[in-house]
Amino acid sequence: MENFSEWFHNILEEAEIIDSRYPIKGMSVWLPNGFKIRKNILELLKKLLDKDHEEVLFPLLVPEDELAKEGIHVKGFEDEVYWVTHGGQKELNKKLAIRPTSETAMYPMFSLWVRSHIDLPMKFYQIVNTFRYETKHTRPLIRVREITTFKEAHTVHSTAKEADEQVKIAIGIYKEFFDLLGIPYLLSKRPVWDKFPGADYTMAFDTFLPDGKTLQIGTVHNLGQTFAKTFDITFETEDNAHEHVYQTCYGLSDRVIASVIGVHGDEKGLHLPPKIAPNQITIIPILFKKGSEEVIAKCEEIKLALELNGIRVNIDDRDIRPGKKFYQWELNGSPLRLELGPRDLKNNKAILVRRDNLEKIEIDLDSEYSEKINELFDDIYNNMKKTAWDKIKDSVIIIDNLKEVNNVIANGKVVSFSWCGEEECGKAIEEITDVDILGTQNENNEFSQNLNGKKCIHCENEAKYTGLMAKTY
RNA sequence: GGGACCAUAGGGUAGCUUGGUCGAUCCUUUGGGCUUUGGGAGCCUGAGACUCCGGUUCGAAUCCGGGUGGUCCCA
Repeated sequence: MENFSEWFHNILEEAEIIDSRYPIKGMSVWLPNGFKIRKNILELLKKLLDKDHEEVLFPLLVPEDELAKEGIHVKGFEDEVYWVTHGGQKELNKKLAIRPTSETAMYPMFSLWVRSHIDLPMKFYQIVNTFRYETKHTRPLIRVREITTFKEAHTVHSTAKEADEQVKIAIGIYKEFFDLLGIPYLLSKRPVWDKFPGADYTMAFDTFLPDGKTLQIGTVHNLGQTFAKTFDITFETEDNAHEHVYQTCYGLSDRVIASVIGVHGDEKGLHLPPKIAPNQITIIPILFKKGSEEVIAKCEEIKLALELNGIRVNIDDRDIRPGKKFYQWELNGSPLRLELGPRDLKNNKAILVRRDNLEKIEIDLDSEYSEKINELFDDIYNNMKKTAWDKIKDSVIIIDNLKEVNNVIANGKVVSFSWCGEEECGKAIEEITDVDILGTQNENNEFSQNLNGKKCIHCENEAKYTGLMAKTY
């Protein structure tokens, strides 16, 4: 994978995920195969959220005055908003914004919905498309003008502590979600100058792509009472006082799908974790003129048996050479393939081939092969996950001199440094190195350094955090 | 925000400098037919393109201006 951009662009087309030739900049068409992957990913996500969130659906349009209410927030988005200005030939009295995100659509309604402490907490989410007029060059799934898959959750709480707690809960949900996809991540608290417009603080997940750049794949914001005050969301406490609520919001987008493709993909093409692969196992009958009916009948029988065990199966019985099918299904990321020809039929065997390492495994068709296949799925998933995590762990390089930054970045790695955490100092570091600070590690994990006695890499005051720097998308 | 480059079948390309030979090259893709099929088959026969608008010219894929779309670099 010499040139990731090129590889990524090709794979989207060859594996029929999206068609990026739609004639509007930054907008693409989801193709059936891509749509199935998207659907499977969303199902995993919904299962996690539905435990204690309610799914809702808000309108696409936001009245101008509501959008403009929260000054800091609107400033963060004002250059990116698409506007609806006409109804037919007639100019509208009040312009309507196409949501770049839905805080300003939702919160006026929250103000009506929240009456007393009994209503709280409220936890909603929706999965919608949003629009942002990106001026930088767009990239399919990564920087788009229509975010087709924007999962945004919004929660409302009666105390700051509970909102803070919700941030941790949301982080936990996202970790679980990324784990299901086998996607490794760096979890950082974003620097204050890079937080969500209007938030108290922002926690963000970044993954690591083969070209050495990090990709933000999820964010969790503690909104404090900023929006509550702007949109007058108050509740009556147990002792009849009226107070503003505390809020959080957290989101994921198409970028999750981009990261599944980018993180797991290889020279052979797409490589999908079994949980989300549209075809978990592809059966390829080896057909000769003689005896092809028997072979296909056996394949159908196996398909049925596997489907009864909840496995997604397809049979490729096209009249082309088997070798071509092997290449195509490897390109499409099908985790396992099953080959069955007349020779196997006679011995009552079949050959399984793993997409991750191309290992061939003979199975006895009289045995409980569904079990064996499910075990292989687990093994493939674990292998993919481990490979991806090993790579990101190897890519975070601890430095103790700012001069090393550009060297590390040029080698396609992520920089870990000790930092005082001060804004002035951080901005100076970004200025000197011309590299973005992702943020700080706020919990003990494999990416936090032991800071005992360490000094900030720039100002030499006491180091309070492990900071990360990377070339970003 | 500033700049550079690019646009030819579904995908990738040659042709453009020096306008006419282009009725546009090659690979891939693709319809039909026959022989085939255990890692990208072969033969026969078809299909498919000069980004859009305007200009220069006897004549534009080729030159000029603009739109749209794409790629990359810098802030």
